[in-house]
Amino acid sequence: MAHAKLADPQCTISRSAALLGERWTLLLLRQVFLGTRRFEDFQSQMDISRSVLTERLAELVDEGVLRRVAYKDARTRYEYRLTEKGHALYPVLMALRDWGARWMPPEDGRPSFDLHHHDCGGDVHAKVECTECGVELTARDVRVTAPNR
Amino acid sequence: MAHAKLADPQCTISRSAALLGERWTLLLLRQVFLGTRRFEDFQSQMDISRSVLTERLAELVDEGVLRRVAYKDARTRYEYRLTEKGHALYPVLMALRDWGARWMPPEDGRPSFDLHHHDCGGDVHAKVECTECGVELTARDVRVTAPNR
DNA sequence: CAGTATCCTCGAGGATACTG
DNA sequence: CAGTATCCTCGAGGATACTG
Repeated sequence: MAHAKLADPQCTISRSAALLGERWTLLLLRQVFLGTRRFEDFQSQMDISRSVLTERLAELVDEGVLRRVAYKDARTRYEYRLTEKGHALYPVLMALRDWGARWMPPEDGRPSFDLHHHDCGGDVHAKVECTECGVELTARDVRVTAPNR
Repeated sequence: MAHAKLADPQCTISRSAALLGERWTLLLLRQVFLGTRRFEDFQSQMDISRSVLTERLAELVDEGVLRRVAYKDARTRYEYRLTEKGHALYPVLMALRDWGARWMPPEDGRPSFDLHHHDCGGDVHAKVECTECGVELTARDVRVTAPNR
């Protein structure tokens, strides 16, 4: 394996980053969350080469982020859907989106799509929170310590 | 520029992913949030080559995520600190950490460090929330629409 | 200590054509 | 439609040595 060092087996962020810090993987996941499921759709929407797309999809299936689901066409084919593990990546994508919207605004100032809470129409926002007292946290509010053994 | 297509100028996630979906960038940011500031410390802690480290640091400074701050040694040197834009990446890193801790547990089951709210000692958690009604959201609770023009 | 310069390798990713 | 097979390029990244 190349880049083995990237995946420091001790660090959670490190191992997640080894999977998600791949050129196409984050974009592929964006498409999945937007509803894309089929090979040809990924290929045309993302303008990714067929071989790399095949590889990335297989990798995400291997990791348990996507699963292949059969559907009927002329012959039986498969589409790719999020597993529970995959769905759990939603906060990562949303945090990325929030940050990009605020700090890397598009040239023409328009977002490519809007997101709203289905029930009340409110805006969607990713944040870090204290599970105890419920306040929103920044890096400065958090203490890093050696793990409890 | 290689991989120009990656940075679909329309999509916020796309442009953020082009920066953060780089092999070493997420790990570099992890180190920064853990308090690393100096070249040699990054180099030894991450086991990254000097040239790539130089490049990545310059890139993050260019993008306004890090800034160089002079400090006194034998001669004047610089260390790298988060800008406001850089600090704003905290939710991304924390979302990644939460996900990894739950879905990519380390081999030996131990995290490499713990995080606690400085004030109350509570746990730290990244989540997606509705700014209107305040409930926690999953992908299923969110509607995607064409942007308002 | 914090880089820069040089050189090299290898593998990620693209293009294209083919297959069931 | 959803891939697989083949071939090729180029650039990301490592190793090493040097510099102020």
